[in-house]
Amino acid sequence: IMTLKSKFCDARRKRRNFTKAATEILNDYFERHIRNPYPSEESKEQLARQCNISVAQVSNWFGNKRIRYKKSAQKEREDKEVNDCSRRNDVIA
Amino acid sequence: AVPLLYDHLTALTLGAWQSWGKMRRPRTSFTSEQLIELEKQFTENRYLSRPRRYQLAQQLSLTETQVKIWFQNRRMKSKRCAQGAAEYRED
DNA sequence: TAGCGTCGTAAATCATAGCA
DNA sequence: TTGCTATGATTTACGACGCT
Repeated sequence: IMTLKSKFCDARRKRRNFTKAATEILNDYFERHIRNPYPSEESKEQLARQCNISVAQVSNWFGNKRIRYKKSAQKEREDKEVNDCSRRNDVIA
Repeated sequence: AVPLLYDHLTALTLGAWQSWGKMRRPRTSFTSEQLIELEKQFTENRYLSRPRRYQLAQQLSLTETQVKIWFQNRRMKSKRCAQGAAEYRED
């Protein structure tokens, strides 16, 4: 892992978290388009300007956000199921 | 509209992907030897002929589709890097 | 119709930032 | 300082659609 060559030309190495303001703008767009969180190229460009990041970074952010949102929603459903089961078991016991 | 977050997880799971015929191949990680050779071939020529694709797949123990897709992805990557560099110069 | 091209993305994984 | 989790970026694998 992390071979010699890639070690020097990998942006993962020097990443910074986005500012709170930028994250807020992105999250706000995501929440407002929660039924279809796929910004058009134009929307990406606008968000990029507002957040002072690149369009590619906006795309990365939405890609990560969609999958992580989905995973957290799935996990929440699972946890709820487990809770329901143990509650039923309590009643039975 | 609702393009519904594409769900492969429901279809996938366990090593059963080959039996159902149309399932997505699990994401595999190519070895550094495979990557080195692919990169070397890419610098020679960004596009593959059928014979070269077959030979490379054999040599690296990958499927021809994996090699084809790798070249497609690699071309996209090189394009992204180029336009990223161009953007940088405009500042 | 077959088949390879780009584009946009899912999902997994990587590398590290940042916090308790 | 250390160990974890959060987060941004990169890597495989496709679906959709283009062109020949």
